[in-house]
Amino acid sequence: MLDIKRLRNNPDEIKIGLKNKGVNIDIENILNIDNNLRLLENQTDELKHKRNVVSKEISFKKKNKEDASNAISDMQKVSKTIKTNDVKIQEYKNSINKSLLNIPNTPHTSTPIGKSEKDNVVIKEVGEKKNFNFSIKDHLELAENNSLIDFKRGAKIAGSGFPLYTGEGAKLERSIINYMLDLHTTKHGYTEIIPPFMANVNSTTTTGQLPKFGEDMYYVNEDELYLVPTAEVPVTNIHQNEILDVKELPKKYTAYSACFRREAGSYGKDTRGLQRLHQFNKVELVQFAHPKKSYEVLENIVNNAETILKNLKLPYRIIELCTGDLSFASTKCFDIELWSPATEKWLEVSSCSNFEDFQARRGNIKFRENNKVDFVHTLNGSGVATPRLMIAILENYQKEDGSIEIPEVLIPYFGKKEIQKIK
RNA sequence: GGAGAGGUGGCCGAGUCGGCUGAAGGCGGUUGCCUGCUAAGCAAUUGUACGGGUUUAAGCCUGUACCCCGGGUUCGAAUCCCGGCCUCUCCGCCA
Repeated sequence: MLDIKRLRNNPDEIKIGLKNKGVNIDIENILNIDNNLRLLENQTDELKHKRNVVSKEISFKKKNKEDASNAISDMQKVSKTIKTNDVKIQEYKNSINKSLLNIPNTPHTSTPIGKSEKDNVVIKEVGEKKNFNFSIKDHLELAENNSLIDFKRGAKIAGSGFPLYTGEGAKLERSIINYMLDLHTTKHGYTEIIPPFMANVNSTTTTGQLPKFGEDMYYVNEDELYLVPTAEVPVTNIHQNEILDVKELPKKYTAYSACFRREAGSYGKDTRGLQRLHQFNKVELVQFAHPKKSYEVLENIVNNAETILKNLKLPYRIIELCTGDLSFASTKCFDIELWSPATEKWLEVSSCSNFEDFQARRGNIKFRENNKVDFVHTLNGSGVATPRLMIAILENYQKEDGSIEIPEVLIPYFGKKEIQKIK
C-alpha cells in the first residue's frame, strides 16, 4: 500500500511511477476524498472534545447534586451529530483504503523502464550450455522412461497440473528440497520455518494477492481460507502487527511449502510436463530489512538463490525485470532462469523482489530505532522452485544410455550417483 | 463437536454499583545521580495511530481514537448488552 502522505505531497512522482508500470489510476479522486475526510475529521474531533469536557462537567454537577439536564440535552444533540459524522468518516476511509489497496507499488528509480518482458535486461549468464553428442530427450520422456513422475495418475487424482512423483522421482524431489533448506540454514543464516499452507484474508492482503488477485488462488469457502500460492504469504505475515527491534534486522527466514495456483487464464501456455503446475514445491527466502539496507538485502537474496544453481552446476542467467513486467507489489525484481537444452528455452526458477514498505504497510510490520518507529522493508526470493529445476537437472544430467546422473551436491541426500533407465 | 473460564500497555497484574484511569502496582527499557569498578541504591522518564499548531531540524505544544475485534445502550464505557475471533481446562473425535 502506498503512503497516503506520499500521495498528498508527491502526486506527480507517483503518477510517473505508475505510468512506467503501465497502469492508469485516478489519484486526484483519492486526494479529494482525503481532503474531505480530514476536514470532517477535524470538525468531529472538536465536537468530541466538547463532549468530553461537558461530560466531565456533568459528572461534577451530579456529584454536587446540581441540575445537569440542560447540558445533557445539549450533549444529546452533539452526540447525534458525532454519530452521523463518524459514519461518513468511515465511508471516506473505506473508500480511500479500497483505492489504496488496488494501487500497485511504484518502481525503484534504478529499475529499467520498459513495457513488457521483451524489455527485461539480462544481467549475466553463468555456466556453459552443454554440448550433447547424442540426441537428447526432454524431461517428460526422461521422467516417463525412468518412472519418476506419473502425470496421468496425478491427473486422475486431482486433474492436470498435479504431478504424482513416484519412487526415485519422489526421492529426488525430496533431496532437492532438503539440500536447499540445508544450504540456506547452514551457510546463508536463515531460520527454517514450516508455515501453514493456508492463509486468511488478512494475510493474503498483506502480501498483495488480495484484493486484486483472489482469482489466482484456491479458496476454501467454508473456512474462508486460501491455499498459499507461495510461502511468502505465511512467512511475511509472521510479524504482522509487530514492532521489531532494529537489532533484529535483517530477519531471515527460509521455508519449504507446497504452492497452489489456479493459473486461470494461462491454459495452453508452456503447460507441458512440469513447466506450469497447479501444485508445486518451493523453498522460499524472506527477509525483513532496514529501509536503508533493503537493496543490499535484495542482492543478498539473489546471491543465495543463485548459489543453489551454481552448486548444482547448471547453466543459468539472471535478468532484471523492467518496470512494465514488475509484479504488483515490487519495486525491483530479478528473475533467475535455468537452461532447458531439450526445449532450448530459459525457464524461470526464481523471482527475487524488494517490496520496500508496500507489504509492511498492509501488514503493519514495523521496527523501532532510537525510539522512532517506522515500517520495515520486506523482500523475498524463491530459493528455488523445484519443478523447473527438476526439468533442468533431468535434461542437463541425462546420458546417452538414458540414465541420469545425480548432481554431486545431491548425492548425500539421494544416496545414489545415478538413476538407471527402467523402460 | 459439547461444557466451563478468560482476553487490559514490552511482560506480569489491579481496575469500585459506568464518570477525575491512557489506565494503580511490579518487572523490564532509557536517562541522570551516586560509586574506584561491578552489584545495589536514589530520581526522572518510558504505548501506538491519525489530525492541527510551531520549529531550520531533532523536537515541542495541542486535539481525537485505541484496555481482542465489530456493533449497541448512555451526556459519558476498559467497566453494562449483543455478535464474532482467539486462548486455556474438561469431555468427545482423531493423525
